Amino acid sequence: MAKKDEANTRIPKQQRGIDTRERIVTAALELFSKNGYHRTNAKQIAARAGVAVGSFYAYFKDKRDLFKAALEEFDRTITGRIESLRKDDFDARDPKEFLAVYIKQVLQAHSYYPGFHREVLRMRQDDPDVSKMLEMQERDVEASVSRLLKGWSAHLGVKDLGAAAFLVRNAVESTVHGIVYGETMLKKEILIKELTSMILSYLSLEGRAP
Amino acid sequence: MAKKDEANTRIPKQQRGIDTRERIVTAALELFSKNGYHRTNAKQIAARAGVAVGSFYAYFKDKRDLFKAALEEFDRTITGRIESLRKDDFDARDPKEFLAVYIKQVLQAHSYYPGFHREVLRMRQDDPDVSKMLEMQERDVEASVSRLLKGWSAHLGVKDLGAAAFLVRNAVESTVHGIVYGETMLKKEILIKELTSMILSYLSLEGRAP
Amino acid sequence: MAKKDEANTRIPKQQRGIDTRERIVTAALELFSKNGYHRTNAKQIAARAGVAVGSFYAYFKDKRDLFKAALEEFDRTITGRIESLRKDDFDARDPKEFLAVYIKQVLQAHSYYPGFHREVLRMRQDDPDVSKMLEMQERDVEASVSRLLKGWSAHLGVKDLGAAAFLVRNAVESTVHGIVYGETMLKKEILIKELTSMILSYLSLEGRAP
Amino acid sequence: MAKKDEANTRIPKQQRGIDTRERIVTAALELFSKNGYHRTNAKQIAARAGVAVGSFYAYFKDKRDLFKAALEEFDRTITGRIESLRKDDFDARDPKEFLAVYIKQVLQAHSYYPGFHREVLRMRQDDPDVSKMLEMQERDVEASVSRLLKGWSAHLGVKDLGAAAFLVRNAVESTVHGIVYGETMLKKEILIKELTSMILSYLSLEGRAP
DNA sequence: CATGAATGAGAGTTCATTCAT
DNA sequence: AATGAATGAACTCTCATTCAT
Repeated sequence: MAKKDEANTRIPKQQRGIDTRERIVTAALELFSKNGYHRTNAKQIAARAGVAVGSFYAYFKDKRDLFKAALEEFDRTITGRIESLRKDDFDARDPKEFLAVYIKQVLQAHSYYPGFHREVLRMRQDDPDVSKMLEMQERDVEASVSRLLKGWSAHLGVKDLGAAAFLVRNAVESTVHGIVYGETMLKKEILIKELTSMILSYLSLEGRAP
Repeated sequence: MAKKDEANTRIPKQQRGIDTRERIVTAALELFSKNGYHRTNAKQIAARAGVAVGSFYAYFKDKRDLFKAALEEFDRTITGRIESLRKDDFDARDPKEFLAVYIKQVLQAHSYYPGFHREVLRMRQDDPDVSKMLEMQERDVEASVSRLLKGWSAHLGVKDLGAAAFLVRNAVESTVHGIVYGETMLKKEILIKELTSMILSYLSLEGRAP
Repeated sequence: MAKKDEANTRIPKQQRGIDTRERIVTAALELFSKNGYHRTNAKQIAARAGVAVGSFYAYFKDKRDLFKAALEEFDRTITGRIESLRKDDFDARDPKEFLAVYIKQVLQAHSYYPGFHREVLRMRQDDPDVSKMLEMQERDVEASVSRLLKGWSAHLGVKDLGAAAFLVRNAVESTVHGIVYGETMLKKEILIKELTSMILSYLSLEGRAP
Repeated sequence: MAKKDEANTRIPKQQRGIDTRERIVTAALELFSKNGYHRTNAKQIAARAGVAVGSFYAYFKDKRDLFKAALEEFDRTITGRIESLRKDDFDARDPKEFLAVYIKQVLQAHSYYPGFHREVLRMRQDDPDVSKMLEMQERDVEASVSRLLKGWSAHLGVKDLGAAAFLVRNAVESTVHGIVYGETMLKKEILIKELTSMILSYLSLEGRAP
């Protein structure tokens, strides 16, 4: 579904090849997240993966291709970790609990190769594929959020569910980003509490001062 | 006079020099915002500014230095445009109007060399100076917002003004970012309306479903 | 294995790499000795070695590093050629013969890539490593001379063996330098004869007019 | 006698112009001796001389031309300081005293802008004019030495006066060089004493072990 | 005439990618 | 399949020299 392989890149079929490919992807994730895409070169990646530069180019068309593969791997892992978010039975949970879990998941997602997510955002403008992948994810999350909101719609004050979903996802993501990358000196706990408060009051799911 | 053998960058004394410097900064703003920092090279900048590469390095220590100069110019312009935000009489406005104006200002700020702001965010990690400048701006805006919130505090439901200010600025900025850089297909007007709604309900300044 | 992300300069593992490295060093010796360090650029070196510029930088950190490698190669060759100077059985030779051989060796040393030695002297001030290497060589030669002098000390008039060794080495070296680089129009044979005479009379090993 | 002025360089006639020229030459002497020819650029020289770069090129054809002018100035000063060496009445002095004075003069010569002499030696190969000037000086000194030796010739053991003069000058110069530029850790006084001893015994002017 | 802004060729260096072994 | 040597275009930055004001 997601494996577009270029004509000249090797599609590993034996276990050894699969391992090698994986090692390269892991090395890339490590280095890209630590030093950034531009500051990481093929030699370093190959060295860390324990292979020759040539091998690197046997498995990936070019550096960008590797980046996308790393992104895919990244997504797969993250998705695995936050799978529950999309579980149907999730709908049963009440909004407050949902938010708590959701924020925790996003925080956790950012703790797996922190820095890589940043690089992905950087790449968004340079590569249409990355842009597309990111957008898909975002729409995906928003769809989940949207679905949940719909379940609570009786109580909701919002008019446009799509916009609400975007806003919620965006607020959570950007706040977590700010926390993780140290863009503010405010306490993480306080920020999360207020963030929750903001979203809940927006969804009119929690009474404020009458 | 005898201690520093040479000043490293030219401090223009003639009108010609001042013009040249300006032309280089403008060229940089254009190219950085259009193609990004890494995809813009010294030759291109010089060519667009109509000068020789040497001149570029006469006025700026290196490419990074030019970027910072461009950022300063960018800030100066933006600040000029949204001056009113910090005007004292602003405090008198009611929250709804404030938000409307504030969002409009941020939108406008992003319309001046759109793309440059993105580059600045990218640079945040690579350059401590850029990081510092950004942080100062952010704290500045948050301080303004915080001041306003304090004026309305009687009605406010929030506990931590600082966190609230961060959340408000962050929500506005990231939403505008999403709009400007086409990260969502939702209508701008709707997003802004919902964003306003989210922030107002958070501040408990507007009743939602009774 | 995971600490140093990359070795900066290539350590050739295949014969091809060893050859290439050697070709680059040889090209450097030729060009540095012919045109001098500053008048030789990376492109020229690569061209003469028959490789691409990139290869040059794969094997050597920078131009200076190559210079040092060339110096090492130079020393190795020279040392090989004048090995006998340090042979123990050398001690047996009588002073006159020793001097004759020594001077011949220095002359010969200067005939291998004449001009390179000059460049080395130039580099002495710019690079501590070069300075160190040169000093070591000089002290080495002086030690040899000193050892010999000690063997003849019964007949010697000098008081400070170390100073004597320095003077002898220095006189020989600078005279040969003058000859090789055409700084005088005097006949080589006459100069050497007089040089020998000066040193021998200094060491009181040959009677002069009573 | 020594002033070859190129067509396009200014020949100052007014006092102001002469001063400016001198200031530039002095600045060059300072910087060349401190940082070397290649590490000194036109901007630095102009700055230190307190003039504009343009003025520098009004007085000197190019950087090399300035170097030669600096060398001339250097020689003029040195010559003035050691004038006595060439005085006729000097001939009367006895050899030992002569040597003492001579060595002192060379030492002193090296103390005036130490480092510049080194640069001159470096330039010898790159510029025929510098080469010529150096050679002239050397022949000049040798002629003086030669003249003195002739006066003592009755006692002398040397056969070729020219070669002897070269050897003496060369030994003195290279030893002083070694001392001044810290190429040996031996004590200056001891080196000079032994140097004197070597030269005197060579000239058979001082009895050694009988 | 002095000034200092402008020039641009050329230097050193890097690195994504290819290719011989 | 794997290796790592080789490639060379492209990049950043310097500086001797010229020229408009």
